[in-house]
Amino acid sequence: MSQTTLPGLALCNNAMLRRATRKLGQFYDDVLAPSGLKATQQGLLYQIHVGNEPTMGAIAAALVMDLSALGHTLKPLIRDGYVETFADPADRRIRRVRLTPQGRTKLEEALKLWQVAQQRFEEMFGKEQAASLRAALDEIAALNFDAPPAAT
Amino acid sequence: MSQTTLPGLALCNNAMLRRATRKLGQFYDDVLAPSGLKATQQGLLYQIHVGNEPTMGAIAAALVMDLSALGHTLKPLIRDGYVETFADPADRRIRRVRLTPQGRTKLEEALKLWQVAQQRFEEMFGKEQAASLRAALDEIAALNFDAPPAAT
DNA sequence: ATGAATTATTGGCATATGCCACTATTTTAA
DNA sequence: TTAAAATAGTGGCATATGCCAATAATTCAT
Repeated sequence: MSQTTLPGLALCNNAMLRRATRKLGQFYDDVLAPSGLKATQQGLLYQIHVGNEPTMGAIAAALVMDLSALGHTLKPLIRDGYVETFADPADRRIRRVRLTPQGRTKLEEALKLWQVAQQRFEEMFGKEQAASLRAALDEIAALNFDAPPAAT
Repeated sequence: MSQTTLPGLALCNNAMLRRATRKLGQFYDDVLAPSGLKATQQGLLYQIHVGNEPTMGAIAAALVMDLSALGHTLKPLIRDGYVETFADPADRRIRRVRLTPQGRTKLEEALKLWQVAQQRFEEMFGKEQAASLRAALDEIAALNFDAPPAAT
């Protein structure tokens, strides 16, 4: 029956999503702890890594994250020397982001731990189920709430 | 194909969960905005409402939330007069929480908006799919990562 | 009964995220 | 070309969350 003693809460898609995110986040964070990175930071480093010196805006869009929030989140990573930003010579409004050599090293280190967390979770939750969950979550991230409600 | 242009990220259960949470959170927040409450606050008020003057610990457990985090989150709600805490006379270590009259009024107001968000989302995502998603999320919230990996 | 564990919270510090106002650039329309 | 409009970020302020170190109150072992 899970720990949800009380009713209602279990009906709210948003509340359930947040709750599961807290739980899973703690787990991934715990496993990643030896690297000194939080799961969010590891994910961000990875996103920067796979991007080709992506712009702030591109990262924010990919992560469905507010641009200013991304800026804030990037700060500790810049402070710790894992990431650096630089103006795009062609359009100086744009700032591109890249990993420093230490950032690449740290990411490699963290990825090993990430695999442990990822595997452990999928072992418990089910690999198939995890895959369909991710598909559903991807759908949600792609929803366009601005479009007018489907005309009946 | 959703906005995930780059690979990898889509494989991390935790990252996908966070991303979807950001997206859905923004939507519910937007719809709830007229009430002056964030979706997290509405959910918290609701949880307090359905509980029987629940203790901080009970709420934190139900929401799979750190006790201190709950304390922090409760502050603006107390400050705004929606919630109040009081020591349990039987065990004074324990603090119980309840809604104030204004809190109850505000919750009613917010619930109407919540229904709009909830319905709109389920209309777009699918009512069935939302139900199975919530079930999956409930499973995750109930996982016990401390238990040793299943012995082969 | 008493001091040693245990339990329930709070406070301080740090990251995660969002909104809004403001700045810097670039693009567009006259 | 020059001012208005659009684009990309930054900074300030506020909530969301977590960890760890107190603090307060209760329970327990001797």
